[in-house]
Amino acid sequence: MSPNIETMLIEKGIQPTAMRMLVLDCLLKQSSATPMTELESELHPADRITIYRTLKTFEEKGMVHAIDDGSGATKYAICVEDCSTTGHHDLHVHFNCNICKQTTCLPNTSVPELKLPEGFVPAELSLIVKGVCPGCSNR
Amino acid sequence: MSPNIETMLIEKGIQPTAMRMLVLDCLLKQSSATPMTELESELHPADRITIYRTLKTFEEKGMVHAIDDGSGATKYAICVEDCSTTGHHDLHVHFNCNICKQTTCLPNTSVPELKLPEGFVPAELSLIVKGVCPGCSNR
DNA sequence: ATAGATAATGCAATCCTATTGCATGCAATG
DNA sequence: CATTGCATGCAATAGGATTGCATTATCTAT
Repeated sequence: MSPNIETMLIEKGIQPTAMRMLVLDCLLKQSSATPMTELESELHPADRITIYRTLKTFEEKGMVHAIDDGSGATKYAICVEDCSTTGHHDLHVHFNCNICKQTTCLPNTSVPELKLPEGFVPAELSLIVKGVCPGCSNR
Repeated sequence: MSPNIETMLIEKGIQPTAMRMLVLDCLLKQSSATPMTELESELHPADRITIYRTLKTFEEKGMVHAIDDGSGATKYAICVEDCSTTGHHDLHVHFNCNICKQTTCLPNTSVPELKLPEGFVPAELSLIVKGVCPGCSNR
């Protein structure tokens, strides 16, 4: 396990317990947004509820963001650097592959300006694109 | 009940049963996207499962679109006119009010062009904005 | 270092939405 | 009028999300 896992937690104001370090470590190893079930099996036999609450805590502290890609299960991904600086979280696009069902964060694809009708005050934004990811289109 | 409800169903290739006309009528009266629970109580004592399956049918036939706004319950709204013509459905923005929790379709707010990274092939797109709606910001 | 306070963990149980199986009823068709 | 197919209604289940409560670990101040 990377030695700076503990530091990462402390920097976000999260008490670095063994459990939380395990969860964070697991999340860091993922190449795409990860559902509870995945974490459950990877961290087995850790308690499901504890993982659930750990993710809640991570989310509140800005360590991860939750993505609802319509699959029915919430997925979690580590927040990229600019989350902490801007205070806005999750402003990037998420891509959900129709074939492999993986959800990938696209931090470099910024969300364009939107002109909402009079009276609508935007606060957060969620943009999910469904289609075929590079891995699946090459096969 | 509007007399053209039956026509609307037929035009979409949906057999116009009494139940389906009731559900469609109810949907037409809504000012924002409607969750199952809402339809359930409005159409009481109609069977929950039947409403559920009716909505599934409506969705398949392009009569309504389903919106997952992260509230945990899928919401349904009548497809606007351009759904049928372009073949694309649900290409408009949805606005979810943090105060009244209502989800409104914004058909006039088009989704801007996106430049995805190499290899990502987009098919569908879902854009949900959270914030405060006109009704709630005026109070 | 120790005691008390505070927070994290683990287990059980529950809520709620989504979904399927199966039997019955209705309707169009020949 | 019989047949066939779809719609409906009821029951049951699956699965994710969430809370209560008792136990354990961790932190803080002395």
